[in-house]
Formats: sequence, C-alpha cells, structure tokens
Amino acid sequence: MTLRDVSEASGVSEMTVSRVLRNRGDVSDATREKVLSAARELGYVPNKIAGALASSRVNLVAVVIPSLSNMVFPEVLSGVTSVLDRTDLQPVVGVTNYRPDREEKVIYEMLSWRPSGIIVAGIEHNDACRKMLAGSDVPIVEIMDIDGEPVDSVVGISHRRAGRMMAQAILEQGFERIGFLGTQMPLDHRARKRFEGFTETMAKSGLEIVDQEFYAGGSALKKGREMTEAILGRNEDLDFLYCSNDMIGAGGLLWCLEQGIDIPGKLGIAGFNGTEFLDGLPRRLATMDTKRFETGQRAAEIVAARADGTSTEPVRIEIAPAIDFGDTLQRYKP
Amino acid sequence: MTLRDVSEASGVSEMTVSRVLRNRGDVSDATREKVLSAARELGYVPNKIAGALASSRVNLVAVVIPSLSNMVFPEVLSGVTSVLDRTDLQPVVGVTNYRPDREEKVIYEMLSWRPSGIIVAGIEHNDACRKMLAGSDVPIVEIMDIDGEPVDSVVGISHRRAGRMMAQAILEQGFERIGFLGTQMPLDHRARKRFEGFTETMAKSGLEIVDQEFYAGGSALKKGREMTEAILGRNEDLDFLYCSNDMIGAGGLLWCLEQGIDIPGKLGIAGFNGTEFLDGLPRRLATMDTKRFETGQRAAEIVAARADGTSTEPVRIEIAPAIDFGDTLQRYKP
DNA sequence: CTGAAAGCGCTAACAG
DNA sequence: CTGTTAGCGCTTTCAG
Repeated sequence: MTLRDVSEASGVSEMTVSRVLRNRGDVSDATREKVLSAARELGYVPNKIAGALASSRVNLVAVVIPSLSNMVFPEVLSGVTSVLDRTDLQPVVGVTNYRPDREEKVIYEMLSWRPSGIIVAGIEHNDACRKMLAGSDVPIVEIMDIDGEPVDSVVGISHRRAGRMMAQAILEQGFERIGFLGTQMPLDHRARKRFEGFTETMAKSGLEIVDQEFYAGGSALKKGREMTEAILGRNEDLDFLYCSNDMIGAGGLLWCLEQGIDIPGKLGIAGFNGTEFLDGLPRRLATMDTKRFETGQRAAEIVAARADGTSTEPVRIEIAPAIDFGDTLQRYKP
Repeated sequence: MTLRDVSEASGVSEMTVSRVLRNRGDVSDATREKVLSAARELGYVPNKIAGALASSRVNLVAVVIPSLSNMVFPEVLSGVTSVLDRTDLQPVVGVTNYRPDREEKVIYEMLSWRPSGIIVAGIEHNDACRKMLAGSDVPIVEIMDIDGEPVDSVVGISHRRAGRMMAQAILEQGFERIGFLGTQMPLDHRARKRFEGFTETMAKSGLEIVDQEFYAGGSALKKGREMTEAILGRNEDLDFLYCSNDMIGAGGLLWCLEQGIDIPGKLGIAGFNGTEFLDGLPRRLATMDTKRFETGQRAAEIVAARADGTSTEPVRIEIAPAIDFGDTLQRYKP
C-alpha cells in the first residue's frame, strides 16, 4: 500500500496526492476530495520512513532517561509530552538503567534515526556519548542537572545548590546530629552532587554527617523503615534524617510515628523531589520540589523552537527548586 | 556524513562498508579493520532511515499506553524493555491519556513507521483503530485485558474474572456491607469490567454495593483518605471498602488506622494491582497482583518471535492474577 | 493549481 | 571475499 496506489485509485499524480496528504501547497477542492476518499477507501497509512528519507525531516524527539521505576522520570516525560502534543513532534523514550554503556548504545541508536532533538537526563556522560552528541547536528537538551559543562542546551536544577539549601534550612532549625539515608548508586551523579553540597554546607558549620545507610532494590518505602530503624538503633542521639528521596523519607516517617517518636521535636526528617504522593501521609514530609514536569516542558520547548527554526542558540535554564517545610523540618514554630 | 564518506575514507566499496557495519556476510579482517577505523575516525553514525527504507526492516516496537502517571504502565514497559534488551529491537512509547481520539492518532503515527510490532494496552478500541491495526501487516499484541475479541495476539488478565474473584474472597470472609471507591474514568474499560464482575458475583449472593465514591486528579493517596471519610460518614455500617487501585486503598487504610478503626475486624479493605509500594505501609493492604512486568515480557516475546520469524500465529496468553490477602481482608484467622 | 524527473542513504540481489 | 546495479516510497525542485 503506497502513495502510488492512492494515485492510481484516484487518478491524480503521486505528487499531488502527497500534497493533499501533507496539507502542503494549493490543491483544488475537487482533487483534494478525490484523493482523500481514495486514501480512506484503501486505508492508506503513509510511510514515514520514506518521507523522512526524502525530506530529511524526522518528527521524533528522543528522550533518554535512566529509569522508569522512579516516578520522577515519567513525570519529566509527561512535561515533554504536554508540550510536544501541541506540535507534530513525537517523543521516543530510551532507558539506560544508569549504565554508561547502555547510555552509549541508546544515544547511538537514537542518533541513527536523526531525530529533531535529543533530551537526555543528566549532564555527565562518558567521552563517547559526549562526542556523539556534540558531533551530531541534532539539538541536544541535557536536563535535571546544570552542575557541569553542557554539550548544547540545558534545563534543570543545581543539585549542589539544592544540597546546600537543604543543609542550611536544617541547620537553621537547630538540628545538629544528622544522619543520611540514600540509595546505593555510584552512578547517580545528581544524588552525589546533592550529597556533596549538603556536606559542604555542614562542614562550614563544623559539622559532619553522623552516620549513613544505603539501599538498593525493593520497596523504597519499606527500605526507608528498615534503614531508619537501623540508623536510629546505632545512634540514639540523631536529631535529623536527610533522605535522598521522598519514598525513603516517607518510610522513615511512618516508622517513627509508629514508634511514638516526636517528629520534628525529637527528630526531623526531610526527603527530596516533592512527589505528589506525600500528599496523603499522616504527616507532611519536608521535601524539595524539583519541578520535573516544568523541566520536561522547558526542554521540549527548546527542541520545538529549534525544529521550527524559531531559535538556534544554545539555551541554559536554571530551575529553582523550592523547599517545602511540611511538618517535619520546622522545629520551632513562631 | 554518509556511508559513502566512510567508503571513500577507507578505500572500500560502500557495500562492503555496509557489511562490516552490520556484521553481515564474510569480510576479511584486514578490510574490516580499515572500515571500522575509518568509521570511528569520522564519528560515523549510520542512518537508520535509509537502512529501514532499503531493507523494509525497522527495529522499533511501538508500545501504546494510556498514561505514565499510573505506575502500572511504566511497569509493563519495564517488562517489555527487559525482553527487547536481549534483541536488537527498541521500544517506542506512545501515550493516549485514555482518549480514543489520541489513541487513533498515536496508532496511526506508530504504524506510519512500519514498526516490528505494536503492543497496545487494552482490547477496546474504536473502529478506526481496530481497522488500522487489523489492516496493517504489523504484529499486534493487545495487553492487560482479555475480555473481548483481540485483533491479533493478546496477553493479560480477565478483569471480569478478577472482579468476581475479589468479590468471592470478600464474601467468603463474611463481609456484606460493601462500599466501592474508584476513579472517575468512563473510558477505563478495565476498571469497568472489574466492577461488573464484582457486582455480578455480589448479585448472586443477593447483595449490592451499598455506596460508592469516585475521584479524578490529585494525589490518589489523599483522595483515598477523603473518599473513605466521606463514604464512612454516610454509611456507618459499612464493613468493607473495595478500591479500584492500591493507592486509594492505602489512603483509606491510613485514615482508618488513624481513626482507630479495627481493621479488618470492623472494616476490611482491598486494593488492586499489587503495587510494590504497599510493602512498607503500617499494615499490608489486601490486593490483587496483576503481574504487569510479566505481561510486558510475554508481549515483547511474542513480538520478538514474530520479528525473527520463529512464530507467525496469533497467541493468546491469560495471566492469572493472584489475590494477596494481606492484613485487611482475612477476617477470621484460623 | 498540477505533474515529471531526480534523488534522499542505504541494502537486496547478483555477479565476479 | 568484494563490487555493481537497482531500487525502497516518498519529497524536492523545477516546469508547465
């Protein structure tokens, strides 16, 4: 089933059929109708492969993310989709599982389709990736991290600054014996940078993380409970738990409430991300909203602007994360 | 940057370059080396558009789902990915937001790329979609619902049966005054079928749903709380809450525990899906595991088998959902 | 407003 | 083991 079939069925040249089907150029209403009805009749679906090759235009936008199990990435994707839906661009998702070798393969694969843009999570890539991205003439938008040298455009928060902000907020509330609960992910650069920013600010006050726990796999909520129990078992005098994501924090919070621990009187807790699901817990967990949806939107807008020729320059957008004190961080209420 | 450039740089014919780059046919080690180093030097990334057009083979597998905000769909996608990762196939995601017009557009778009397969959530589609799918010679796998007439292959659970099973389990525990908490989604056919199966089995015992609540938008956990409060406010004598997903059930459970309501002595609760996050709540919510990951795997296997010519027949796989009684459904422990 | 000719960059099919 | 010849199905470009 090709254009030629429609052409023959309608008695109109292939070229004109093509024009009708793409709404390009002027075509008389009579021919248009002939063509459309023939196409409908035959159930013709154009072949984009051929179209893309001929026009060297591809309406795909690659979105490369580390994971789908962590809701933050689907959320970014929703932001991307919400913008692309207004254009004729289509997102295509690639998942790397936080592995540089997978990232390399996924990016290579994506580039080989010559998409209208690539939106990729993170600003840290191995040399091969960086070289491929830079060498392609596809618009690149790195997202969710701006601490580093972008290849092209970049949209996101500074995780170092986020870590510093949270540390500062915690210290200002008078907390001093702080424990850290995180994920075991040597390749999660954003978590690392956050941690670095956090400890840096603590160090300025002459403080250090008292103890820490890491987990991998399983229900983050459950792990949050377990790690909280473990770290508090080892350190009775902890007065704050800083968690690298909301689920861990929520698990910790639930466990503490069950134990009857005074939150935040005796122990403060904070998570990270500002997940919607925090809404509905017995107590509002303190967190930092990282605006994933908005990040996805901004990134998609940059790609869309490049695709329609509106813009051509690299763009840098720093998203400001917002601390949400919730009920677990503000120790001394006025 | 084309094959021709690599050919000229290496002094090897385009055809042989193509062979080397695809690992096809026999090529001497010497030429292979020449080609590979030239390609590397130039940073050549093959153009799959051209390749696909010439070979009429596309390594993309379309996955069409209603939403990304509901974790069950990313979970299916993970299953798909886990299988495709072992092949040279690549998933491409399309999101419909539960809207038939969007589904139509997404499927049309996907088909126009002539993918190696289409995995689409649900078995209910409008005529246009059904016709497109049936008319394409792309392998189709409908997933997550088998109550109906599939276009081609199908993998999933019977939601009618799931609803009946849950009703039966609840009735066997002696619960009789049952309320329903659901989502406001006239187009969520799976939820509807489940509800139908549920009420059907109740009717056989001469029972009806006592009252119901529906919500749309916002945190499902929070809405679960609010709806629980509302429905119990109206019906003091309810002895069971059947929820159309785990998040609602979890919200209800948290609220009841805070109120000191005896669960499941006075009130039983059940959710649906078997979400990982239930692991970590104060009490294990009863639920029904729908095996999303496995569903994704089976679907991907069907597509992969079609792609490599191993199989050619339509397949029907019924996944058996498993009731998890948790701590909120088993009223009379032995 | 409509059509004819010439590719887009690659690979199938055949020769050697 | 290597090369040549034709396209794949569409769109660009240029003429009417």
